[in-house]
Amino acid sequence: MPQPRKRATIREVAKATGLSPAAVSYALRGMQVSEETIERVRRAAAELGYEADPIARALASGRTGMIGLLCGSLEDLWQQALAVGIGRALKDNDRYALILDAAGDPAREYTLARQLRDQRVDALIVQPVDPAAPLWAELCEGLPVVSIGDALAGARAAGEVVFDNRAGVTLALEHLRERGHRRLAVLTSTRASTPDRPADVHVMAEAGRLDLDIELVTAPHSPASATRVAGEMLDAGHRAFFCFADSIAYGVYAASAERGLVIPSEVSVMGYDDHPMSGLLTPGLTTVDWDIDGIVRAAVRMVVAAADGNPRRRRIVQAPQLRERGSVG
Amino acid sequence: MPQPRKRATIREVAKATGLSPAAVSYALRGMQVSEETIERVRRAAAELGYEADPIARALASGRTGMIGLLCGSLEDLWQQALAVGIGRALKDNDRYALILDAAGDPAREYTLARQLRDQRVDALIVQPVDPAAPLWAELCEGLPVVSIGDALAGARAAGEVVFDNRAGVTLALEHLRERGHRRLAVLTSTRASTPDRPADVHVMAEAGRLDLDIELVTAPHSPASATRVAGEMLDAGHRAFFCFADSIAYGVYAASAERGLVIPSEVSVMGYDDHPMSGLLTPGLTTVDWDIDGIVRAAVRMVVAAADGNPRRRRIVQAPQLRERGSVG
DNA sequence: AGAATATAGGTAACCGCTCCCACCATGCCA
DNA sequence: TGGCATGGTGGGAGCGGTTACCTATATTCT
Repeated sequence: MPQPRKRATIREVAKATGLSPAAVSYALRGMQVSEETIERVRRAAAELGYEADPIARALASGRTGMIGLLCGSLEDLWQQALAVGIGRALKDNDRYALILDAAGDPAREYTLARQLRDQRVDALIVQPVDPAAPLWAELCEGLPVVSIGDALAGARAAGEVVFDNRAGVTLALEHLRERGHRRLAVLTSTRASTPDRPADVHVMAEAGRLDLDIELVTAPHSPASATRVAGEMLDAGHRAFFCFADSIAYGVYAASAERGLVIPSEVSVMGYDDHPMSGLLTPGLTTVDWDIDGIVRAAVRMVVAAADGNPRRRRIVQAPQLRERGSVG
Repeated sequence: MPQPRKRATIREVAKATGLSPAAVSYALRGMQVSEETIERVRRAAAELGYEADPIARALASGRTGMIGLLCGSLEDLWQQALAVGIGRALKDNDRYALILDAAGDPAREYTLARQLRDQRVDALIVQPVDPAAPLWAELCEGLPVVSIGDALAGARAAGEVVFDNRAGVTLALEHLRERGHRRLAVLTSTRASTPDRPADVHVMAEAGRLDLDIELVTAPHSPASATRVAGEMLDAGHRAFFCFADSIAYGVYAASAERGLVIPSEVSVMGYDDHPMSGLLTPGLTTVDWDIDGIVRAAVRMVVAAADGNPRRRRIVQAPQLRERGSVG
């Protein structure tokens, strides 16, 4: 390892100013020292091109200023949009996010979450793959964790933005029922099929209440696979779809087009999550909207507060809203 | 800061095994010690729940095992797909990526790139906002950097996957010309409009060669803004579009739909980059495909090799391919 | 058998910064 | 004029590892 251009250390700045390393450290962070000293240190630091080493700082202080973002499955376009939004919002708070992708795998989620903690992130935003994992209780013990989507079971989270999935499912199914659809294909995402995730349960319950005849199928987020699954359902005679992610609904659009079936006159599609793209399709995708901007704002506010040491410990229940655009006939 | 459950340190493992910390350190990494000792250390570590602290390790060794991924503008769906793909591919290599988003801002790119270096990532993949920034030369000095998209000017990169934008532009414009379009609206992305990015230059040159009448406009990646810009161009009478990112082309779809204009009979749209979504639209978006999987594989292979200390220093020129799907009438 | 060479493990100096604590001038009050 | 807060400063011990260098023992060779 040939050290590039050896970087200046705090000791060199100390020597240059005739102060102790400690004094320099304080001065750079504006504590306990006179204005005059601060100015002197600043000048010397600039001169030497000194910049504090974040790794050394993290080791000594246990803090890094970074916020971790652990996504359940970045393949989902909605989660991508969420990640981008959170990144930008944190930027506006002069923080920055380390984004990691669990790829829908609980084992990887376990590894990455601990890795993030060991990296000394000040706080963590997580969209859990498995909200019931014992991992979360352990993690919350020493690190503020804000969850999005589902509440973390048995853990003292620093904040939660939970979706009222029961209400969301009701909204979607009632809408389909009103439009006269009784026989439905329900495409749940792999993410949604986590053990204990109650979405499927809600679907079953609502289906019973509304006297619906549903067929539940698991579909991956990736467009190609979703298209394949959707095609199979179309071929099996299904003409009304409730998809547990907009990315999956896009697959229904593609599969329908392949077969020359027209939405919404011949096929009805209902999405879930409202991705920015969904309004651009023709016809626009009717979906359940969770107000992604609101979620981003709430989560970021909570995580920043927690990282600063004054956690709110609030739970925000996000109410769903039907975004009718014309894909349900 | 109430330390949660104080973690075991290497010294405790040393005490438990009767060895020196150094021996334990070696043993855990399988160097210079007997099999028997390694086994003994493993056992003791497991017993104590010891796990090496990555921060301390990074400070002492200068290595972390992580790979940084700095995206130019994560708002672009194509770059999102790229990020996801790279994340997964790295996972398959037992590495993991720290994803950061420069949000199209050269200043932020500067900050984040240095931050990543200071975090001691073993190597960096970057999709530069400003490939001509002096930053890169400085960074490449001590860190293997693999660039995607454009070559880094004046820097010794550890690998490059460059797009033959000249060929891509030619392909797109010739296709439009063949189909009889002479008057074109060209929507370049904010990313593409970086000073010195040659894409615009190619467009001008080709337009001259093909005797095209073009109007060049900058459009942001976000669907809403792209839709607005596209609408303005439609209202100005434009009916043929070349968009420098598929995400922008989606905006043309939306704006056309709003105005009751049908693609491809009344409006022609040509994309650039081929996002997975583009095949799902109706009609499918005709675009220039760069083989995203191939790019991911190449970049990851190079960056992993470089991180392991045997850089390839190769430049791969990605050839474009016309993906005709029916959006050009 | 004795010298030469491996091999296993110990010693201690870092890596660069933070923070507890002791220190030393002041200025103020009695 | 001496005792005492007060607040800016410096000393130095960590934080939890890694690694160059060195020693003692085991192995090999002549």
